[in-house]
Amino acid sequence: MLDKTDRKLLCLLQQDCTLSLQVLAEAVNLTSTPCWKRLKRLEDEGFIRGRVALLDHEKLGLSLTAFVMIKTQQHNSDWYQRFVKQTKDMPEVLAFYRMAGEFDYLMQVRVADMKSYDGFYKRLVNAVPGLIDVTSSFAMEEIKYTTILPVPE
Amino acid sequence: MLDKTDRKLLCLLQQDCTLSLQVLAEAVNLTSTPCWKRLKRLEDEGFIRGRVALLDHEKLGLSLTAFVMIKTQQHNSDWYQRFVKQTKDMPEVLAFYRMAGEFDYLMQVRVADMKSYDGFYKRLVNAVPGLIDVTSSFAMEEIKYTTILPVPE
DNA sequence: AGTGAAAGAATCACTTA
DNA sequence: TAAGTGATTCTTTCACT
Repeated sequence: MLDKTDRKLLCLLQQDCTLSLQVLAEAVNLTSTPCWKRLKRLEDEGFIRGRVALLDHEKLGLSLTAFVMIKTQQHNSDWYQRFVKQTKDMPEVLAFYRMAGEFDYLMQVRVADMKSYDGFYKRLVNAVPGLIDVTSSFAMEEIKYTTILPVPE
Repeated sequence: MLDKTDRKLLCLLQQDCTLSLQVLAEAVNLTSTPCWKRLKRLEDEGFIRGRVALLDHEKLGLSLTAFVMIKTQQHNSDWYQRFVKQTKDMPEVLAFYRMAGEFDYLMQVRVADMKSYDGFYKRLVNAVPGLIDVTSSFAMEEIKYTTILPVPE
């Protein structure tokens, strides 16, 4: 499905998608047209979901990362749909997973400070009734954060 | 520091950084040169950390997301440096935070399946002695995952 | 997979308000 | 201090080999 050249291209683009076709082509020993055709294919087939700018959260004043662990007793579909809709629409929520095991949901949230977090928390529990246990854990330090996925052999 | 036009540009680029200067310029009612100067400034000042391609994890066969919660008794600087170095170098680790509260570290990991996770887990605990409690939680469903930060007023 | 041409975009010195 | 014009250069894209 993906040969060595495709994987190399994906690796490079994950790090920097402003690289020009010529530079990419050289890196995989091709000329620009066949390289371009590969990129187009990788995009058309959905390997590349998009190209985005990553912003600096400190510069934006978003210094607080929180993880929210949620337990609920509501397990019917209507409640779930509503829960998903409400939380997806909150821009502070960067990641949100339904989990196996001890707690039902895990959410990663980014806000400016504790005051903003408190505001977010109140909006969350008000918007979604039926959350029986909401535990917040706060990050002291970001050691790693990357969008680079390991491209398998 | 950031005016309305800057914020609009950042919002747009977070969603799609392939938008051409002309399109961006039109969206903020400028011509391309002043728009370009703004983008350059936003980049030089560090608001834009980079432009990257986002890949599809399912397409790459990376279907399993795990969160690893770690407690340790080691709190000296040498041990910490080593721990950080080892884990930063593991490409399966997408995010990694030092936490306040009940557990000391939280790690987000992406792998193909349980077998790969088991391999990762063994490498982790072997590479880093002194982890006294390592709890893995697995995601059943990704409800939201975005790199888009809320750009404050 | 490569060549070469045409179209499109980014970059910058210079001008204007 | 911020925006615009226009020329130059670099990039992308595509029909054809």
